[in-house]
Amino acid sequence: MPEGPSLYILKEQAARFVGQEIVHAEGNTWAIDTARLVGQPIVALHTWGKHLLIELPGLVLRIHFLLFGTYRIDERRDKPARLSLRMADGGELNVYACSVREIERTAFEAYDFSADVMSDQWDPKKARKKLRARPELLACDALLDQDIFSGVGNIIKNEVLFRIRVHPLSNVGALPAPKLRALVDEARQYSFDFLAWKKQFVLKQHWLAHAQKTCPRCDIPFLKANLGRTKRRSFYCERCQKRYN
DNA sequence: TGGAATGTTGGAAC
DNA sequence: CGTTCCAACATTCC
Repeated sequence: MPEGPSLYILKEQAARFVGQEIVHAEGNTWAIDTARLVGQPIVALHTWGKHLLIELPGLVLRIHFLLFGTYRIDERRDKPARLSLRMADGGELNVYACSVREIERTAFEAYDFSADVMSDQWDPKKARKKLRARPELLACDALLDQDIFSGVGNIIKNEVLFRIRVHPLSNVGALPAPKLRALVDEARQYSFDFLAWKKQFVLKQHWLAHAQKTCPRCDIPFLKANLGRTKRRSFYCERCQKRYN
């Protein structure tokens, strides 16, 4: 369930729990004493990229779904929950196969939401500045850098590069200014398209590049390779996506 | 059915 | 001591 827009949906779906008291907590998490959560109200829910932050009066929980994590609201899977919270209205937030940690208050306060592509505080100017400061960075690695594009994952990476017609092995520093701007703007734009499509359960059918075999623009086969420092799957068209170095 | 995948981390290695 | 690399982990789908 990873990329940022999916967390955004989770936050929306769980919004009614804000202000409610946790009446029961359990789960196979080793990092949290679940008994400590009982009796605390949820002060707020936040997302920062792929992090879900549950703010309680006494502590902040950070949930990361990694590659395989899932969640259910008001229902349960036939699997042990990593953490299960029952709320005052009888509702439940259940999370599975994810990382659950308590974070320091100072760490919570240090979250920079201007780096989150889904946030109202998203700051494209800052993102461009971070990119200009690292000219050697490859475009495919840049998009996956959570300090620059918090919430962007491998699907969004592939779709953004295809949309702006930039080769994944391009150096960020070699991109003409309008391309750099397009990279930043499309990271956010595609994330919101992703959000809308995901809500309609039609995300996959809108993929133009990710996991695709053929370029829909020029009809030649896509190349598929694990590129960059991150070595993640890239799907790209050598004809349509220009390489800048 | 084995392998790969929407991701990160901790520690080894240099 | 800083940087880089990769194994490990967790689960589902084809």
